[in-house]
Amino acid sequence: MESTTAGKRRRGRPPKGADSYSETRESLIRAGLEILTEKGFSASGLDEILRRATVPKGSFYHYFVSKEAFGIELIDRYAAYFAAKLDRFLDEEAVSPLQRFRAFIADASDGMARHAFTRGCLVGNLGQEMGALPELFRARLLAVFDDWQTRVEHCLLAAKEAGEIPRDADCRQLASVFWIGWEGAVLRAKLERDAAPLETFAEFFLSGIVR
Amino acid sequence: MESTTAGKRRRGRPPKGADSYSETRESLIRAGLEILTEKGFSASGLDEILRRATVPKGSFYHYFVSKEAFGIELIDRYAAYFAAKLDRFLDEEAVSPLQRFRAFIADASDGMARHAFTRGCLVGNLGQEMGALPELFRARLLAVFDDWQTRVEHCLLAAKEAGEIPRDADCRQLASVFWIGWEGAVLRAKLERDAAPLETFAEFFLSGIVR
DNA sequence: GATTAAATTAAACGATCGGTCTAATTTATT
DNA sequence: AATAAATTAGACCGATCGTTTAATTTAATC
Repeated sequence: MESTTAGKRRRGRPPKGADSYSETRESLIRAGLEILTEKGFSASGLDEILRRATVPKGSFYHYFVSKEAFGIELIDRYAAYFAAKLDRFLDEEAVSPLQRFRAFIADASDGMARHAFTRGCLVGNLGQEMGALPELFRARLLAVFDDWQTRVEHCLLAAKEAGEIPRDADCRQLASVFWIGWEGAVLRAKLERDAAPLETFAEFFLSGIVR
Repeated sequence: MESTTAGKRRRGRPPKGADSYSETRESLIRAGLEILTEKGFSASGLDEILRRATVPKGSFYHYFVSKEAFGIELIDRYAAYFAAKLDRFLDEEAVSPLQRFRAFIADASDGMARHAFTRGCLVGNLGQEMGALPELFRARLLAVFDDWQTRVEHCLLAAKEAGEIPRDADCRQLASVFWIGWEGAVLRAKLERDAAPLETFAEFFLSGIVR
């Protein structure tokens, strides 16, 4: 479940047909996501990431100019992965907007359970670490939250159209509150190794918006 | 505002009346709290803490057996400091329970502003880092949340007695939700360097409980 | 087929990490 | 006056940090 395909790595320029470039690179990103969602940026050493990906150290700097650049790419990848997940759930027209939103929450919750609540949200992790991170990270992280927030806002607007939440609800504000609280719930779930905080917050939020 | 009283530290066994013992120790703890609330545990090096406190390395290990033990003590200190603050606000009988709670929120918010939103909550920081922390930390952090939660719960119960919130409100659950979401808001405020997330969450929470 | 360029990896690098240890210094106790 | 206790000073240790350089392999060019 963890270690990536270790396919024997040869030295020197690779033979023609192989696309080992992206393969090695992808291994690094996968391992990086696994480890950084668990321990954040500062506490994650390159050595551990390389060991997990079974990629030699020298290669890392062939594919990334620095640990910082690697981190930025991880943020972008994680953001995109999560944005896709949001779309998958929130745009599913078969069920009502609020049901779609609930389905997303349930899936995110299951995702944490699948890793025994050892992994949190990369964006939340790095946000908390901001005091020790390159300033470049700040804008990226903020942009990610803004993106996710907009997606939730649209779903809530649809819920309003469908009459599932009050007509006077401020969906922008509500979407903002959701992500603020949800990140808190994820942090707490990781600490407790339990889904309860996720459920507790989700229930409060949902019963708060239907009024 | 930052650096601790560097009061000339003399070498050798201290004179009788002086409690310079606790003074040096206290400097280390103060510096540790400043730095760890900003960057967490893993990213905070001993050297930086010592520099901030103007205490030589040799002394550190005279007062603490390890960085881990130091961290545990910081948690306890921070927890006690915050518990005292909670009591100071939530037990103030001059105003209504809900007003006291609002006052606490306002004060906590001011506290973050005072440090330009560079410092977060030590307990939240370490909770997020849990994946990289000695397992001993987990129980302590959970106990702190439990303690803070109980204090808020009592205030909410008082608010119920006073008729400020509905009679059927589950105050235990609400106190739990508050801390889950509040930590999320603190994290976000640190990331945005702005008080808005704190206000956003507080308003949603408060208007959610008065119903 | 020899030469050069491109791609990848192995190994070494200097800095810093948490932690140890010894010496020096000062005062308290005997 | 001699010894013990407390504290600071800071060199030092092995491990690990992120990064750089040199060697190796194949592809492309002549």
